[in-house]
Amino acid sequence: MGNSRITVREIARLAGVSVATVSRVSNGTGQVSAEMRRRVLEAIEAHGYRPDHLGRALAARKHGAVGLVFPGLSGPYFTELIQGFESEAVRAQASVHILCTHLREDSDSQVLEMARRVDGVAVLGGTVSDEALRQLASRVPVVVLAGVGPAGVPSVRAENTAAMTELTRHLLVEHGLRRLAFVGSPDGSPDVSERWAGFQAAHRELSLPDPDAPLRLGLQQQDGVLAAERLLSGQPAPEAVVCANDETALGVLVGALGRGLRVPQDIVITGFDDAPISALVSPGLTTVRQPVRELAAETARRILTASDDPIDGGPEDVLLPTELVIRHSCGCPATDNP
Amino acid sequence: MGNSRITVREIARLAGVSVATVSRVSNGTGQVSAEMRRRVLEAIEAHGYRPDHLGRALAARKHGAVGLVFPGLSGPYFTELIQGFESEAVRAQASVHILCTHLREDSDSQVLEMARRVDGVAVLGGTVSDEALRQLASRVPVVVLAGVGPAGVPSVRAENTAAMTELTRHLLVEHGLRRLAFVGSPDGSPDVSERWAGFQAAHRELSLPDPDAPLRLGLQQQDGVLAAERLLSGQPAPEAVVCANDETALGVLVGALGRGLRVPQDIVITGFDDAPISALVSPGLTTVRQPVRELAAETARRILTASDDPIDGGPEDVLLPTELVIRHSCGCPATDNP
DNA sequence: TTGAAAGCGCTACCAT
DNA sequence: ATGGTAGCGCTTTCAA
Repeated sequence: MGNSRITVREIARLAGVSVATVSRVSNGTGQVSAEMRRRVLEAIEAHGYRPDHLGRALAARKHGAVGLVFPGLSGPYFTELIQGFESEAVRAQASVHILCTHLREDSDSQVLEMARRVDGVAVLGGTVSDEALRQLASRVPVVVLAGVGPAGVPSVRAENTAAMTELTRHLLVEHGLRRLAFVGSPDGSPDVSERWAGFQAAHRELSLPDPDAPLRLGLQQQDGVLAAERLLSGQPAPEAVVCANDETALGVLVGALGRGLRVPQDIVITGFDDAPISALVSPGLTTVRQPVRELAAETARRILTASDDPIDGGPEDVLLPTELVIRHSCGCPATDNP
Repeated sequence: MGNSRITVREIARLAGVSVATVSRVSNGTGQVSAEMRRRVLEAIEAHGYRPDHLGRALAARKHGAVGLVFPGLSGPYFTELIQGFESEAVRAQASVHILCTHLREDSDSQVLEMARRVDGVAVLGGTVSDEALRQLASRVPVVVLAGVGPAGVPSVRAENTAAMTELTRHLLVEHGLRRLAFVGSPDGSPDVSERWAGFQAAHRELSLPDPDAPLRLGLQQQDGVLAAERLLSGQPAPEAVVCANDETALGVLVGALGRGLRVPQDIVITGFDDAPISALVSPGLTTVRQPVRELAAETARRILTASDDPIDGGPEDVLLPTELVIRHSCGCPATDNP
């Protein structure tokens, strides 16, 4: 019970006006005399009338909703992403549909299905096929977040490669470290792929031998713990562990500390993202700051405007800057006192 | 471009039948002759027709969507929650709207607004006021997840109190520990409140002096790091740190390890949730297993059925069992070899 | 079995 | 400034 919604027609009848006038009043469109407006408002108040979304959406041929597709992994990264996206959507009065693909096979069709219920979709890089992305883009505005899509599909991402090269160079040059291990699957996500590329580039720049193949694990903290297990048991343990993100770096940190190793004296660890916790742990995590929230917000904005303006404002890509954050886990003396 | 949807009428015209027949075919309802069906299906295939959601929803007076309201914190707990909820929703062909309240003031009105776009809402305990919950429930089916709502609003939650009492008793009796510190804000969420109650109960049962007031911090990993900082600097450091969840326990673990303390020899740490990583760290985290995913799935199921059946199947509360998981961080010898 | 037509709740155009 | 009315795309009686 309780769901006996009152309609425009009811209000119109009650206020002794036409439905058109009620619509005008409740939308603030067109011209309405003070007297009429008062009568209508009165009836609206009296019955707690709120225009039905479905009726409105059908008439406007617009859902008032946007979709967010992500793999469904945990961690501060995804939470920031969701929040950044969501906050921009509520500001635009749009609701947010989410779809966790879990990297499943049938996610392509699920994404396409989602497209029928929203005005635009943001897809995290690496979660659905380029083919699906293309089909999607033929139906609704699409933006690839943290990755690049096929031609014609715009993207919003952060600068990964150069930042990782800079970080790696810091380890190689400033700290004179060799035998760096990279943790993360380059083929798992565009972000990791670029970071791995940056890692390699630093070695190449300095004419050092190619680094070992990456330790292909996921991006979650437990993967970092696993990485520590493998890396720190192997006889020639690496001098530094360069992680694809902060989550795994924290996992490696826990693993190393748990084995009684000292960081950075016995082993150096670095991350990527600059999650809130990374500044708090000791030693503070050396990492790269990425504006995750802003990335997501920008994505939401682009989708929202694209679904409003019919003018296809060219698929212009956005690349947000990142920033190397030196703390203590790389071997530098602690500089910041939080 | 590309959004020139084809309608029932088009298909009907193309197939030389009425819209009613097209509708019957695309929904598999009613009786349609083989010949008609073939003609319709052909037209549908040929033009890739898919019935519009808005039209369908308006006619059915049903959104085909459910809402999930949560504070928007990070961590495996929320991710599991979202995933459990979402997987059950996709199975029912419903989409999921999310709303991160961030524990803001205006979240009540946002939740009410969401109610106008979905067929039912799941609200995480402690995110909106009871008053809002009541209003919400008068519009759509509502279930409180991990908490209890006002009378008339059903809830789905896990057994917290007894489990925490058992865990605390284990520390107090088996390990003979005293001076246990509790980390978490009882007034922050129903879950924490119950866990704190269980913690106190164990002390009372054993006629021990009341424990110190809880260290009121959030539920994220960084809060655990903060907790370690405060707790382990104080002169009489506690013998054990009982955390409201695994996230904070992990934070405390990192903090303790980072200060060169040994766990459990120098300090005992326990959590709650049994996150995936908790079995992996060393020492393995002693905690309480909570079926988070199942909690969310059950919540989704109840909302979905409630929004289908008009029969108000009484607000029956669900309480899922929890289980004490003894590992090594409490001082017990490591038993499981993962 | 099939089709015509009446909505679902709202907006917007076109007269008045 | 106001009201009648024609849709938006679909489902579902009700007749035929």
